[in-house]
Amino acid sequence: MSRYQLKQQKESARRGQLETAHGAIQTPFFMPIATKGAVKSLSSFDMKELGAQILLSNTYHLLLRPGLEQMKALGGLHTLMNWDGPLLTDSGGYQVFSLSKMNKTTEEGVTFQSHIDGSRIELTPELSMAMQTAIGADIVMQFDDVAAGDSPRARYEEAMERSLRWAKRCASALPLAKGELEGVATQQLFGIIQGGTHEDLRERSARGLMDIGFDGYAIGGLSVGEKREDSYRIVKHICQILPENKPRYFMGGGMPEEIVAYVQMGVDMFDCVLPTRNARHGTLFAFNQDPATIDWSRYQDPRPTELFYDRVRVTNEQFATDQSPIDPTCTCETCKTTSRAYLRHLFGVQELLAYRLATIHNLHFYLTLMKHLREWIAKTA
RNA sequence: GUGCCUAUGGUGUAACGGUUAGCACAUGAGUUUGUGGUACUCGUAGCGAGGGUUCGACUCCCUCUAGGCACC
Repeated sequence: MSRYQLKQQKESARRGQLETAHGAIQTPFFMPIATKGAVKSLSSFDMKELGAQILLSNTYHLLLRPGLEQMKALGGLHTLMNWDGPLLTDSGGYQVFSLSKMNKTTEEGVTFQSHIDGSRIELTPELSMAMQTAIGADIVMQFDDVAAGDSPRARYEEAMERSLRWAKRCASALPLAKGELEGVATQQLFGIIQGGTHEDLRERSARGLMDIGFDGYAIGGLSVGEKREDSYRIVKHICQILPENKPRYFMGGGMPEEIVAYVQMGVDMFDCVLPTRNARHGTLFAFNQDPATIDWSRYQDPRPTELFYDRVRVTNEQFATDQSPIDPTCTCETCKTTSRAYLRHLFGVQELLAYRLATIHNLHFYLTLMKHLREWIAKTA
């Protein structure tokens, strides 16, 4: 029985619905990132207002603070952050790889030094499952081993094989972890496909995970410095292998045009720090045409000749006295209330409001993009 | 009024009788892809003015100007 229901299909693009314990999500969708239990500068109320269907949070960060026992005592992240919608948690595999310089990977797991207090913690597939269960995430990710973007093939192969073995351990650990807590029996577990830019490794990874059987399949280890052509080739290849009745999740990406391309390859789920991080750095996304009438099929190549949006670097001097909003056609709170000049000023004097307004706009842009993609698939299927 | 001290990018400072005068902040442009709000890259911008010593002066000397301190 699958919780994913495929509704419409337009060539490889899919329009569907994913059931979770906290409601159904329309696919394809984008997950704003609430790493430490909050989308930076925004509240759960804000996220509802923005129409976010689901948020992503993070095992690694929450394990450091507030910690496993504290999270159990708090009754999980939904309660803690007062978010009643679906939650997905990343397993910590990627964070150990990208944040912790001092770490040691063995077959058992990864020993790393906390970037908070320097203490040593061993993160294993079992601990990751226990933590994600304590968090109460609706979708939990397997603990994986991620190879750096410029690794030799042998390293990709090692990371892929180890991720496969860890996937198996996660699958058997999750029911045990669930057993300790009431009300989390509906958690779904996703496997993560590794293998760098090598199609044969990716295929072995995907088939190995499918043999174990997961509620969904994620593509990991991309957007880590490889060429966009390679990412597209790999995603296209993987999507042809994966079962139709399970959701596909591209982890960590990407730029708007990448998401448009991946959706047309058959990907259903995305998360990325770009809208929120760029917002904090003053880079705002703005459609340069009516998104309701865009023919998205024009954006399938790694290098489209033109884009459907502009990047407004609002801190630039040219906007010092610009009274227009970031995007005159945008309906978000920021564009309805804030001029480019004011936003630039707020960044200049480092008012916290700048982060909030910019983040609201960029998330609105990404969520609006996804909405139009869903409508486009449904309309033209 | 007299004596002393100090003048280096927008701001605060460093160095040296000899190659493109260093640094920080500010400013300008860019980079951010399973989140480091505080990171990184690159750029703009300076020896107060005039004269002298010297092969060569931001550096030594004189005058002026400005600021500071002390004294009458």
